[in-house]
Amino acid sequence: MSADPAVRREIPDATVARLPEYLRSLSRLAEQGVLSVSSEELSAAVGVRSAQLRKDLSHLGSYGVRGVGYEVDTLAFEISRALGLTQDWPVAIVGMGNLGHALASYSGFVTKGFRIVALFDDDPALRGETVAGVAIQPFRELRSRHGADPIAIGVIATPAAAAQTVCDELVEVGVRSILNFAPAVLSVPEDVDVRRVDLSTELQILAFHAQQKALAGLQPVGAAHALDGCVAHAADPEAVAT
Amino acid sequence: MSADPAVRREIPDATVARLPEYLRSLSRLAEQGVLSVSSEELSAAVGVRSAQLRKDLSHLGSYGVRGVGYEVDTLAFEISRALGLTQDWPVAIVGMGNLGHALASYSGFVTKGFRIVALFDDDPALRGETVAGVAIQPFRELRSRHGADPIAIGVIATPAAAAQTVCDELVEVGVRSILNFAPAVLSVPEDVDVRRVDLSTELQILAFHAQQKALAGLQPVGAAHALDGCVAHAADPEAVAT
DNA sequence: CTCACTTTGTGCATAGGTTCACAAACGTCT
DNA sequence: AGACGTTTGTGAACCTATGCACAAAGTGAG
Repeated sequence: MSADPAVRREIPDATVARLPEYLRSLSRLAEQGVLSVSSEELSAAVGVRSAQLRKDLSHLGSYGVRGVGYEVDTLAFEISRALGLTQDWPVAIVGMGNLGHALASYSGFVTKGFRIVALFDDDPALRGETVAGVAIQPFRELRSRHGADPIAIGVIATPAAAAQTVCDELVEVGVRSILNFAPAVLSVPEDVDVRRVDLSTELQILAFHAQQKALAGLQPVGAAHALDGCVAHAADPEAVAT
Repeated sequence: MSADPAVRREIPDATVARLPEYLRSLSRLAEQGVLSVSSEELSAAVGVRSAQLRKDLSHLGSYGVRGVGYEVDTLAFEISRALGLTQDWPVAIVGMGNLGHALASYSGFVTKGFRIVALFDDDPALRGETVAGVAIQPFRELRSRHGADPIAIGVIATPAAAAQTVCDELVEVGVRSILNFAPAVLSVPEDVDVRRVDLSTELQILAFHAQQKALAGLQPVGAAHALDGCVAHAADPEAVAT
């Protein structure tokens, strides 16, 4: 059954994660009036190897022309289609604190296929407020709102303590794609897709690499002064002796 | 030189990316007064396999006791140390729009090792405003501010158009770790570490998987009604015929 | 002390991802 | 028309990551 050619050919996760970058670069090229691009040029703009780009694109089909390159418009459309951006995705944001406000007014939301249909927050202070043309409602309105215009993607921007409850309710009304900004691991049925974005995790990964650079003094050339001001005190000289 | 045992043993990137999750779960356990935890319990809380957890932890050293498990405090400290959280990381945020405000007041920042030392924005309307106890300054103050209290990590929360310029200036004053929220690929010297967090990319990845689920009707059991309200209209029936 | 039981740490097999290198396919120029 | 230079698409090799399964190392009871 998985060999059935009628089922869309499988695209590796690593490739899917890069497609949005390709699409963004292509959109910029299109704005600049560029009609055609080679894998070498596009990969340089995105910061990957050209072979990787070609292999990634080969998973979508053969949309390049040998000896020439890729037509910008065509490729952008095909990536959009593969990602599912040619259809409309109704999005709801739960939790309208600082982050929720930032997300709701983020322009990246509206650009491609995503449409904010509902904003939820139980804080009475936010009652009646409108962000980006959408009114903030109490979360208990989820069911009625959902019936009117089904939510495809739920964004959780609440404190960690509320995240699981909110998630359960979203799943209950049929939302199967969730983007979670709360620092909590959500448990969901296996047919629900959760992606987590965590600021603190990213910072910690940066800190790790910064420490590695500081421990082994492996700055290439002429970068010694940069290290100076960056990490002044060596961390735990006993580490070597265990 | 890389075989020198004095240099901290190499930890795979995939492992580093999971360490913050382990640390978060351990912190919660510590708050609950739990003293000891097995790889089975901890891995369940984080959502990975127990073998994966054990292998990840083995990269840090042998901090478990066979037949017993891991002491929560000890393990939390060792992970913190491996990640570099036992030292202090001065952070600056550039761009104090909605997102910048959200980041500055995000509690995850202060919890572990990270300390906001400067907020920058050139918008005159923000002049004099204070967020989380730190005053917003014009970006040109970067150099003087940096001299006083060196910045280790720079967070870019500006529009995409300004990101590269801001990045160049940060690198110029010696910042070698950058967290970029702008939808732009930054070019930096190779000794500078950039991590990008992009909302729109995450949404697009979710959209892809949602579309996949809709195309192949592969909901496991009894989940048919959930699909109902989620994605109503089939996408592009011609795709099969190509 | 010995035995039974638990849980870690790790060697090994498998799966997934990246890079190389080159044949196949296209446009162009003569 | 044919030769030439360019660029794609992909097989194969390499590298990284995951999952299994078990020996090693500990605890506790008898």
